[in-house]
Amino acid sequence: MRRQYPFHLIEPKWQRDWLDRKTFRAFDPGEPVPDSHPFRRRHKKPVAPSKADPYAPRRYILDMFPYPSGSGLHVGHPEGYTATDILCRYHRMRGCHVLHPMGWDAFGLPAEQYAIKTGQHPRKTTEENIATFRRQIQALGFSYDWDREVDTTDPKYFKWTQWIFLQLYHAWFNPATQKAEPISTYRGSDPDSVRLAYVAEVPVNWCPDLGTVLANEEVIDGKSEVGGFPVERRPMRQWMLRITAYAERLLEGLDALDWPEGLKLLQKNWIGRSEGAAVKFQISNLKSQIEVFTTRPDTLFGATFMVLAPEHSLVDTITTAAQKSAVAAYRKECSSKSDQDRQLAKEKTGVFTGAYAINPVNDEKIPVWIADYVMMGYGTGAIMAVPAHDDRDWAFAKKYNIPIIQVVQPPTSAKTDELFTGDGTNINSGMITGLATPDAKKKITAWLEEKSLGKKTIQYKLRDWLFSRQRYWGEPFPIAWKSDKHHAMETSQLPIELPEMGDFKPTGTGEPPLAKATEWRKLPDGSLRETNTMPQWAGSCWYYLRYLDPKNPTSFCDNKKSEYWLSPISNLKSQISNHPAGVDLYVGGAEHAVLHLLYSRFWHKALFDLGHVPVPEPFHKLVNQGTILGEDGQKMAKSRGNVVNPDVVIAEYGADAMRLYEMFMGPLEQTKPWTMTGVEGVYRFLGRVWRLFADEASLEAFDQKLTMLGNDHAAAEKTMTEIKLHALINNDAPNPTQLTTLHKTIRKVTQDLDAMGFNTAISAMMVFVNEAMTWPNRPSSTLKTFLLLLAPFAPHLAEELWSKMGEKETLAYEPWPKYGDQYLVENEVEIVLQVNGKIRDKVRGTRSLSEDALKSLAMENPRVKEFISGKTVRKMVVVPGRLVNVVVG
RNA sequence: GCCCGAGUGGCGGAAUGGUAGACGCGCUGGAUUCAAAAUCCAGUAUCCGCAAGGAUGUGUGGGUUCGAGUCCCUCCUCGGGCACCA
Repeated sequence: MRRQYPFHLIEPKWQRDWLDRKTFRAFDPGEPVPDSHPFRRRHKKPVAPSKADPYAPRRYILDMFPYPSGSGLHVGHPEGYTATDILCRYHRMRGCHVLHPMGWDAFGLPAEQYAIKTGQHPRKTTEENIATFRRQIQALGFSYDWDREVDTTDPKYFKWTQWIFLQLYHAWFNPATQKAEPISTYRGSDPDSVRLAYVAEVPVNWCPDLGTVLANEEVIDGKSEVGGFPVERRPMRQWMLRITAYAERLLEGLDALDWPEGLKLLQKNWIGRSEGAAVKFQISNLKSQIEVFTTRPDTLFGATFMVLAPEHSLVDTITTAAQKSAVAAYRKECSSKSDQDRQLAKEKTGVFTGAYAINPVNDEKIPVWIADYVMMGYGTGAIMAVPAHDDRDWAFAKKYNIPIIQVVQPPTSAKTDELFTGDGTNINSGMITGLATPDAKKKITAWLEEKSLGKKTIQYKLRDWLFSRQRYWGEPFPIAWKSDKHHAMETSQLPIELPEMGDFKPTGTGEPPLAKATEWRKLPDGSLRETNTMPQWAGSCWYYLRYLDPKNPTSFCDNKKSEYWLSPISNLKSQISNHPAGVDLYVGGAEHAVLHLLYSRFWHKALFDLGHVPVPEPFHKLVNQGTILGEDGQKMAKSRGNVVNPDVVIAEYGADAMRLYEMFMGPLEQTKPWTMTGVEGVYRFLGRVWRLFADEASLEAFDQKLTMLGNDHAAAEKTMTEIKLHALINNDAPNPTQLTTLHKTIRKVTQDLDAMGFNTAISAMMVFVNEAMTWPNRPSSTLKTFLLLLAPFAPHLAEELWSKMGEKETLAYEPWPKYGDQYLVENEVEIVLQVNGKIRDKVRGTRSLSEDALKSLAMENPRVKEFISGKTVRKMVVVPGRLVNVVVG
């Protein structure tokens, strides 16, 4: 196919130009801006504006940085990147000071596994992958400030990841102030028990195939998120981060964020707050007590048995001699079952311990069972079972013939012996009989508190974050051990770099590979380094902060800079209003809803409490781009052979066409399938833009010359200057039709950009070009204004034509066009005539026609007359300038 | 099972409660060409009709309204998340 236009010459030329001139460099407050830089020409300021500067509000627009995998970019990456790039270019033209950085999330399992497989060092493959990703991303012409590039595996970067870990290690969450404070403010006897980073022996998700433990968030259906290997529970001593301390604040903070509601809900459910009561049950004939958590204290009178998780520490104490062997056998059976098996088992199982507990509200003796439908990890690992009002307890009681006592009457029916789990009215419930469920809850909880038998309690599903991994390719902990006690390294000793190792394979025993680096482990004072490494999420928890000050050797981020880029701003009038959080817009995949986005918020809040960042939330507005499917409508996968390689698309149609198609496919947030014919469609549009400006004859001559020049790229690029402007382009003032078309387009594109409606903005530009092609002349001012609209979407072509139109400077900082209402008022409008809501005719009329005029217009219309003849006119509805509806009956 | 989101031509998708199907793809016909590619022009929801025109039409069934793709209720299908969380 003949090239629609020489994008292969235009695109590299402008990419080179932008990089060489650092066109998209984001200047920090107080930093001198070179005279020659277009930012300075636009803003006429000697230095970048300060926070108060009303003329250049700042905008921080961020992409989720990629994990540079070996297979390179796929077309899903540029979707979000294109959207943010368009907005960045738009906001620069609107006079904003834009920060738009890119970097690499390069630690992690895939790199290490690949390295083990091929026998190369992960650093080498990581470097190669980054080079590929950088090349591919730059080939799309994104306006990143490459001076701010970060790489999580760079010691200069992870020095500060380790430093933040130390901030957490040296801090505790003070329940009185509800914030993190230096550990020095802690008055208790054991500071190690309250640190935000702590060591604990806990049942963890151990994945034998990966040779490491995983966080809850990394386990999906009992399998590892990476690789899909089975995961089992086993107790291990691990580093944990006390994210649960922030459960309430992580939940509350969501309200002020401009995130998709669905995603907020995902986080809410993951945090899983539930209100209820903790209730203590005395064990009959023993000193022990069982504490349970229940959301239904109002059903206490219906508790007919109790259940402990098989792993509960009280099991040994309370089991009677007669039940010992049965209990032991059951516990053994449970421990051999994986989490997945436990979930798949539909039938409930359990064993009686022989012990009885006393129900505190009525002193009834109820049996204590153990059963694996009670989880050790939630609440207290013990429940009071109310079979009449809980479906799990119901199933269990039915199976083991345990009595069922109704204590809540359903609001609708009379008393039944059916399971009922909703709200109703209490019966058979002592002092709360007759109360509605919410009142009953309040009263019984108050009663329990008064008697010191229980108290109001809030439980969360969220668990502390298991933070250590038994892998090589991650950040080492800045921690050392001596006599089984851990201590922190000094900040001055950071970064703790990875040792060079020939063999960094997992040991398979749960001992980390770094344990094999015996020399590296040893410290002069006789202590040994921690050999676990941090999970992949560590580096991505704070990278958006490092972008603000990527080269600072003495601080993770200078306060003045974070103050400037993250503080609330008063924006351009039509834009986002004041907001409490940092990054103005964050675009990425929804798969990070409970991983990166939750972890990041947690770290940020801790840093905020400790005074290291100026705002309480990291990401104010978040948008998830939808998945791009293959041409077959299936998820892109190598195994399906439906993966689209951006390199191929760019080679055939160019970066501008690729960008445009990614946006034209449909709404950003939607899942949608790729089609190459669709790419060709937008490519043809760009060709039409080109021919709107370029003279056909000179294009033919140029094409012939290109063929002669063969592979001489430099000569070909030069030859482009021989392409002449189209003969219809002149300096005449645009006529009213042309002005109306132009200003309609300005309005539509501007409004769509503000609403992130990229597909419809492109469609509006197509409409413009289709019309402009039919004009008798092409006023240069009109055409140039159109180029400014096109520039954020197809920046290479726009720059090339801009300079062809005689402009000497980049259009990246040209003021965004304004539309004038005076060009948009159309006097002649089409009036729709309806009878009983059905369209019967359309007539032209002036916009200003009065209601009465419109009414008579309708009544005199022959088509309308036809449909109302012989009927009574009951009513007439008039929408001025739009329609008349005659209601007859 | 529970919680979200979505159902519009052959396809991707447009539509402040007021002309359903913008724009693009595909398809059909035409111009250009020795021919093709590319380009340009016209048409393209369905059914009836030579036409003018009519009827139907936004997953299903109901409702509100002068008027519903849009608002309310019911059900169905698909996509995503959670899943013994007491």
